[in-house]
Amino acid sequence: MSHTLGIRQAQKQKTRQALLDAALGLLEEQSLSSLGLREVTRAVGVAPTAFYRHFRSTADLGVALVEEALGSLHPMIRTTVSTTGDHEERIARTIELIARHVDGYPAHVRFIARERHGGVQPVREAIREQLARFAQEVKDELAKDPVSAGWSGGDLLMLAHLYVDQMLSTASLFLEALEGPEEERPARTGHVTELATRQMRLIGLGRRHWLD
Amino acid sequence: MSHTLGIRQAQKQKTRQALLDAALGLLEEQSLSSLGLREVTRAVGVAPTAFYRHFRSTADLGVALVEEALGSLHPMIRTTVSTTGDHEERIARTIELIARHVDGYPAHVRFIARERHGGVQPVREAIREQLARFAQEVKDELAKDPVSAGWSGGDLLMLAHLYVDQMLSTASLFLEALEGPEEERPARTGHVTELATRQMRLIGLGRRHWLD
DNA sequence: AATTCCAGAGAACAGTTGTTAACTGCATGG
DNA sequence: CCATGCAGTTAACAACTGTTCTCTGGAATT
Repeated sequence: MSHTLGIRQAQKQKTRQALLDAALGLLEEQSLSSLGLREVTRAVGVAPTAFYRHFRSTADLGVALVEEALGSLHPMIRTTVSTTGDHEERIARTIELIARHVDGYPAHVRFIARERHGGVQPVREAIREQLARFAQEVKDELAKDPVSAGWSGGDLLMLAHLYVDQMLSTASLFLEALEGPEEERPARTGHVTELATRQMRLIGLGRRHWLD
Repeated sequence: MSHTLGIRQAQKQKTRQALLDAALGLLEEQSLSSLGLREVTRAVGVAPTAFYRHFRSTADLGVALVEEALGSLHPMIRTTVSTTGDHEERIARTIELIARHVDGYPAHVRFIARERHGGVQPVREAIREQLARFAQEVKDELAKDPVSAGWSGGDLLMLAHLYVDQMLSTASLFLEALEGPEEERPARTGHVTELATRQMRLIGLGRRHWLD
């Protein structure tokens, strides 16, 4: 099935990716609703009208960015939640994984955090949909855990949403820790790790005593 | 000390408030980083240059909006957390209070949720500072509760931050419930209430078993 | 009553924006 | 090899932006 793209289509996808990358860079210091189409094409080095060959509008580009930032994250979520071991180990491994992801894709994380409640409705909706999928997947994994025996579906989904929100909140804190002077960065990162660990621990406790 | 403002100062404050109100309205469907100064003055019906008599820039106006939206909320927070009664009653009363606030000041809530991670740095910082104050106040109230006996200061602050984040998340969900067709609004609101209640219940459980 | 002060108006500026139309050159399929 | 398709270009448009300077009318001060 895999068909090597003609040089025509390849060049097109290359430009498209360049537009996405440039936009993501420009969005470090502004929101999507103020991102101009000309601004993006200027950063890529292409004519303004070329933009329309790839996206209907900047909102459309935003939706594509949501796909890029969250679409490829699903397998990671599943393996994270279903990892084995002691409660404490699982928490540590989850937070470590979040930290690594923020470190590897800071612009993606910033984009999601910023546009989740941002001013562009279609983008908000796309993010909401992806996060709902995450919550569903987390729920499915939680259901397999013996701790969840006797839980109702609604309760499982409620806990899954709590975890997803907590992951996003933690990611955002790690992102803030990356900004500012470099020498104090490990200290700030460590502080976030500790805070997130304790919050996860507390939620885990609530989980284990839910059916009392 | 209270000195009745002269006609001069009174008129100025009136215009200033009109600018803030107009901005808040315009921000329902965009982010602060795309809000234009002329756009705001046009909505109020004054000359563009009049803007500079009140604010240095739209970012400056944003900081003033943070003050307006969160500054007057501190007494409410204190009384909410320190309310007496059964655990379950306290949760219900807290969520009811959040729902009422979102209903009364939806534009304020939207603004805070949107700009907390938004594209304007001074505004982000102002919100972060106010939320940190909230967390500090929540911590002080939690410390008075007998349940908190034996808790370290760091653990109390960690729980306070968790509560503040949870309140904001719940407020944002209530806000989403307000949008869309009116007839299904009570159903959506009820669903949010139920979700938030169970999440608070779980956090409360974790809290009571923290020192096991 | 005369003077100062200042919120807001008005006009003009250089630069930006999104969108349209008609084009060019090159990879593609017949 | 030739005709078609289409990614990207060029030029032009009306509308918009933030900011400066100069001016004005009326409240505040003396």
